[in-house]
Amino acid sequence: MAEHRYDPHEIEPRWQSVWASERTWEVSNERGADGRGDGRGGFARGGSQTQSAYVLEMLPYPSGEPHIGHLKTYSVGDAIAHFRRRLGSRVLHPMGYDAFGLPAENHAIRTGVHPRVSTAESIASFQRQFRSWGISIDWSRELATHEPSYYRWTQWIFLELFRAGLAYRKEAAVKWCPKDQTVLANEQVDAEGHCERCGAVVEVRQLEQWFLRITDYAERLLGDLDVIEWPEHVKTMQRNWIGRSEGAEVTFRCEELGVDYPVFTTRPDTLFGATFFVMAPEHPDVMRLSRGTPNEQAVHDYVNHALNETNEERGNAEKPKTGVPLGRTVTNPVNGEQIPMYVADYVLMEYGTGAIMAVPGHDERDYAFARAFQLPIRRVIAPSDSQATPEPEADEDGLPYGGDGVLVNSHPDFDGIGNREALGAIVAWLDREGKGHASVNYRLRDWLVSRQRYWGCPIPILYCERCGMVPVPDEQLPVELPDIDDYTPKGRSPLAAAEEWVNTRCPSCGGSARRETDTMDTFVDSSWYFLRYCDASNERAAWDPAALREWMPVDQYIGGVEHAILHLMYARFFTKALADLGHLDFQEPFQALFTQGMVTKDGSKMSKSKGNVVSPAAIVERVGADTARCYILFVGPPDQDADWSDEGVDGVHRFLSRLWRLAAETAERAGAPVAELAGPAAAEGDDLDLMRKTHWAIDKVSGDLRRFAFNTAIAAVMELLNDCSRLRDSVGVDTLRFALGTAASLLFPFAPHVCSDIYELLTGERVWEQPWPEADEALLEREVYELVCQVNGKVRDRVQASADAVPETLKDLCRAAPNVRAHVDGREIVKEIVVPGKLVNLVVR
RNA sequence: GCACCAGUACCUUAAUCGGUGAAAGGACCGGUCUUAAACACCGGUGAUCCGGGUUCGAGCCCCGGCUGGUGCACCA
Repeated sequence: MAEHRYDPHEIEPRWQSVWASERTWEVSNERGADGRGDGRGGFARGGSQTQSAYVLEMLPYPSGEPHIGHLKTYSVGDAIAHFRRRLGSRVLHPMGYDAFGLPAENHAIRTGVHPRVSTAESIASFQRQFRSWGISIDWSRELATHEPSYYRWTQWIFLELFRAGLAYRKEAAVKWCPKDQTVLANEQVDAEGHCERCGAVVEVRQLEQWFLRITDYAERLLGDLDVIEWPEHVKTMQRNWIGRSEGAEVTFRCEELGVDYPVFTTRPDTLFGATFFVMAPEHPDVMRLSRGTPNEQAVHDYVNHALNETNEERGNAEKPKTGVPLGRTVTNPVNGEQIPMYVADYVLMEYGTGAIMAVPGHDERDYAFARAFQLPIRRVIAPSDSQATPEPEADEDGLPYGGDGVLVNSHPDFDGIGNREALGAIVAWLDREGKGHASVNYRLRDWLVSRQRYWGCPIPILYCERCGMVPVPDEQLPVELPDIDDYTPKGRSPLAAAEEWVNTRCPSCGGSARRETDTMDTFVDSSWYFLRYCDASNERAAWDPAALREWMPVDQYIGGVEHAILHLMYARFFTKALADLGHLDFQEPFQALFTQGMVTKDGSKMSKSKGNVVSPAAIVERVGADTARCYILFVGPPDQDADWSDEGVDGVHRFLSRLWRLAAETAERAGAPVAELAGPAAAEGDDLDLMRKTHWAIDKVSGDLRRFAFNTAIAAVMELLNDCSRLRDSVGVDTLRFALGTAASLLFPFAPHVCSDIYELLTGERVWEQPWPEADEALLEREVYELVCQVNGKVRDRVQASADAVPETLKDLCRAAPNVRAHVDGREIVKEIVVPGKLVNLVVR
């Protein structure tokens, strides 16, 4: 027999060139009339494809080379795409690049190489590697966000939002990264106040910037989380980020200045316990209120100090409370009390109205402040049951008390009423008196999208001396990004130096005008790319609505959990806004989401500084793409983190090697390939066992693929191969051919090259054109099985039982088993438990 | 501090409705093949975090604890 050696470096390029030259994975937007769907697409002899599926992995940012995380994402996505194709769907599985962004620009500053050049190199390297991995991509729809043909439509969407009032300029206290020299969105600053990209501590600056009105969509972004199939922890993160709270807006009046100050509170039931009033240092009225009072200088100093604090210093709840009295009072609307006003940094300008009513008896923070400044602390809610647990820092009176109870020390109309009930009554009263109303508040803020950087999509707005702010007319789009010489950030956009580009004519009056020089946050580019794939080469519109009807929404989206808030929230917002503008007829872009875990090495995140980076290119070079892909899916559940191990890779490589070799030998033994893949009609003995194992594997892999349990699916094929090896000489060649062909068919979504090869060797056919195999129910059930005989829950014997035996028969079989009799003899059977197909348990005394 | 998730062999994972003597791969050890080794094949060692409870029967359900991970955390 000839020597058979598994050689992925011969097999893989051979199949890749078949898929490339036949354009196997391309799909058109119209379902073909020839009964094969598209006429070309990857599937299914004879079957008409009535379903469409859109499988999408998150848009990669092309920087240098793909890393191991990309390999995992696309291994998962490709497995899903292949599975759905072979279940009978036309599958859209496209690829593109998130090509604008800071790393390319920073690289340009260091080296002088234009970002367009370094980006093109990175994209070429990504394309090369994705092809070498054998990912089934429809390359005809490839896009990159930095190409004018793409960002022309990013600009169009921006203008649509602008015309609808959803894009606007305002001056606000914004986050500024001193290292990257640009403003950032709230979402791009972590909990400790660091820049998400470079890690520098961000500052707060008062600047005029472009915002998108995502807050208008807070309620819908929250509510529609209930209708999408996303991992619960991602939904929880979005819910937390949106941060909805119900309560009331209550107006406190400063009589001395005749100004009303509304505050937001979730606890209007504690209004009678408000003993002071606090404003954020950034509140615009703080200086005005203190002017002319003895505290003016102290307030001034305090505010200056507070504004210079970092988020990290200021956000620390453990820190002692600080503040300064403003020297004014406001009136508590429910009881007319004059209560003192303070400025304190524990109140945030960004949330609510930037001012709060302080109820030290029932709020820990207000309590801490009141103790520090010797302010009155009043109990207005008494626990209704005596076992109520006091707060950790509670004093001898049990204050602050955050639980429920009945109102006390409030008002004769409310005292004695349960606080939840009183809450509604007090809000109703405020409403009647015109002093407040029920209100809902969100933590979510509007999305700051302008950036003072070069390598991004220009904002298509002009500033005309006569007409003011003017959108660039659609027919003049795209506003192309000009070439410049100096990318160095100087606190304003590098584009401002491109005088020829900046100075232009106003489209409405013809007078001189200047272009907006800020560029867009790159998250804008990636908030709509999934729409463009549906109609990627359309030059007249961003998309044809018919194309979206065919594919959107994305059936299965795949990516890292690090985008749980940023990208996934922005894309949902764009979808809803574009739907409101009549451009889409669906509300959610990603019907189902799968978030894959990180790949670590030696237990920690791969990074250049740690020197523990595993390069996908090196792995593919060593063992081939099929092994790399199978290993990364086999190493553990794909939604969990997985630690890379070179020994584990070798194990998987041996598995593929054994599979291919045994298949090649079997093909040789079987003679010419036979298209029909079926085992013997009436098998018995070892043949029957292997037939059973094969159908068990079909059932197991199909179920596992449906629930993304790729690791166990691969393990099931390993088990099947083990049985094939064990029984190779004792079963007929047909049986072996069927088992191995089926193994290749089942493993194809994970290891497409070697499985295509094996399937062709055995059948002469193309595995991707075959429908997914179906398990024969009759072979999943056994007509005879081993019945476990227990006495008092302990296994004492086993006997052969027939599958259709009734419980009475099973009991008799068990009682008759020799070793059972030894344990039962002379004792009384008090209970008999029968689990048909499994066991009988005799309980004796 | 709060919430969620997880703890199974030396490692990474499996065990579908609570049902056999807990499965796969790697690692390790031995055997066959080989001049020898690698590969391959055959065989082997070895585990349910701790303490209670429910049950005829618990890795799985309940209570408490321990350890690790993730998210949130001065948001009124």
